[in-house]
Amino acid sequence: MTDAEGLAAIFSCMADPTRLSVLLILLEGERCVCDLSEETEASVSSVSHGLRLLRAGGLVSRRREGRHMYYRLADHHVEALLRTAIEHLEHI
Amino acid sequence: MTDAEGLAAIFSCMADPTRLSVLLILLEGERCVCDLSEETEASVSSVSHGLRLLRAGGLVSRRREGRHMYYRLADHHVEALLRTAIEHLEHI
DNA sequence: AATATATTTGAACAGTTGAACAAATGAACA
DNA sequence: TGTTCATTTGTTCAACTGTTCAAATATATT
Repeated sequence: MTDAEGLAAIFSCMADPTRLSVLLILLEGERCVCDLSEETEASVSSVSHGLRLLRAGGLVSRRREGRHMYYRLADHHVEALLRTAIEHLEHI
Repeated sequence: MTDAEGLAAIFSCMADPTRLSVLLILLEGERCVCDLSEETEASVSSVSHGLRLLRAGGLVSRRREGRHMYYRLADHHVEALLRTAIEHLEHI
């Protein structure tokens, strides 16, 4: 996999409004799937499918707490990238 | 268009290896289509189609010089975003 | 004007992705 | 154990995307 392929794969994860909404919400802190479903107004199934992709891309991680699965941004690199993206993209 | 939709649309432009390669090359300076085609090893047509999307997304601009069309990153926000993305995504 | 080069455009096709639904799994609790 | 709730997984189908080829456009050169 070339650099461009790797980077493009990550951008693909962020190229969907539902998945990106999830990431933006996670900037505020961790959330369980049903919270994310409510806040994004997307079905639980759709959110879960999206989270799977995000997890495969290394963008989020999760922990179980009872019946709930709490997701959060994988690390500060993801957070920093999102914040930078927001800041700059507002001006594009 | 919501924030997430707008940001996702921009990420979509960067979510393709060919288009992202073009953007990464343009970090070094402006290029004509045939240069980009050679450097990315993609067909001229494919590169041109990609550039059209990038231009529609406000990520690149261009100028004509004779028969050649020179493309460059639209502004420093695009450049800064790409550099930040590279830096952080390398660690994801 | 005729030709060559650079780029753009449109159509078609193959491969990929997203949405919706149903079924399966994992955990809590009566 | 059986039930319920939260989440995940698999499947199907429609919609989207990237690539290629052929044709069109734009500019330069002779």
